Amino acid sequence: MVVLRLDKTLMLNSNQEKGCRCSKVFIKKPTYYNLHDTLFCGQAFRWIEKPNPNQNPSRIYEGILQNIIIQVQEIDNQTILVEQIGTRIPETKLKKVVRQYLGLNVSWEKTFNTLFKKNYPGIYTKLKKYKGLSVLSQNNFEVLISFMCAQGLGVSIIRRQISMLCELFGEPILNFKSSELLGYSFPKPESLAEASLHELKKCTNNNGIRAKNIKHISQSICNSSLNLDELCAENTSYEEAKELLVSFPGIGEKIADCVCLFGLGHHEAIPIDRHVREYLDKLFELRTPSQALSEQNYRNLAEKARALLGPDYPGLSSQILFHYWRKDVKGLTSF
DNA sequence: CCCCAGGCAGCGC
DNA sequence: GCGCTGCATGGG
Repeated sequence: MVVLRLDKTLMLNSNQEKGCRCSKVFIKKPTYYNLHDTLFCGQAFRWIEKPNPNQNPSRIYEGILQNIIIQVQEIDNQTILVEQIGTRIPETKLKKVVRQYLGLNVSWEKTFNTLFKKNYPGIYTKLKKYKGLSVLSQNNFEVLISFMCAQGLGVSIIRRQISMLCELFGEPILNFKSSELLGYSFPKPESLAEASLHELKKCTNNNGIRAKNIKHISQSICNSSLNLDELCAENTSYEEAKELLVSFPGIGEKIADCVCLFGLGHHEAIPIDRHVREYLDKLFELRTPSQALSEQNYRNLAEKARALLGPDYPGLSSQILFHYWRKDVKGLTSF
């Protein structure tokens, strides 16, 4: 689902500049939703934000997609520039990777349908500022492991776990000319499957149970008892994918829904965490009887939420509400 | 010092 | 089925 549309403009730097920047792609945004929010609200854990020395106060965002390091920068309200650094790849591949990452095109009209607008005109008006936000389509294994690290801890700790996993078990990515170290790829399943629990534990906030679960599910992928590519939206229904995911230790209802939505393209998945549950209660009066969210209560609540948010892109709608609730209502800034 | 931060699983009742 | 608890650490 998306947010940003690739412009036809494709500019290639023919000369190898110092620092080895290669392909450049300009992307036109259909809306004014800003780049920072698009990347971080899209559930990308691995983006780095840094000041752009050449263009104050503009910022540069750096990320690794499919082992390609790219830099993204907001040129103006409607255009962003994607530059590829590191290992040289053809511009057609860069374009494909970026397109894939940014996801499919989703119409705003389908994100919140007419019934929602009619029933909640006040809320809908406040959500309009998020027009253009997308659910990023990220690598499924990366999403799986990242969200297994996202239990009951703050976002800063989640990010640290993921960057440590990359440093200890990922592949170094070098500048193809100078051999300068640019960063680390996300680990392959094989690396995590063979990892020693002692080493893995360092990356999982010293949590041995989490380390064991990550090793176990990585082994399951290596021995083909779990095939994430088979669970994606084109091959398998959301219900089947989720059922298999929750059968693994360390994956409950919420994490499974995150993997389904952000990694496997199942748009009907609505991950219910403490924030989503809170706004479903406070904004829409969807309540759950008990304090703990049992599996049955979770599924009942998710069904009600899907009915509320419409049949097309309830996952995206729930994310937009998630950010509206966190940022605009509660004033949280940790993104 | 206390409480919470984008959960999950195991246990007792 | 429901409630409680451990897991772990950093920051307000």
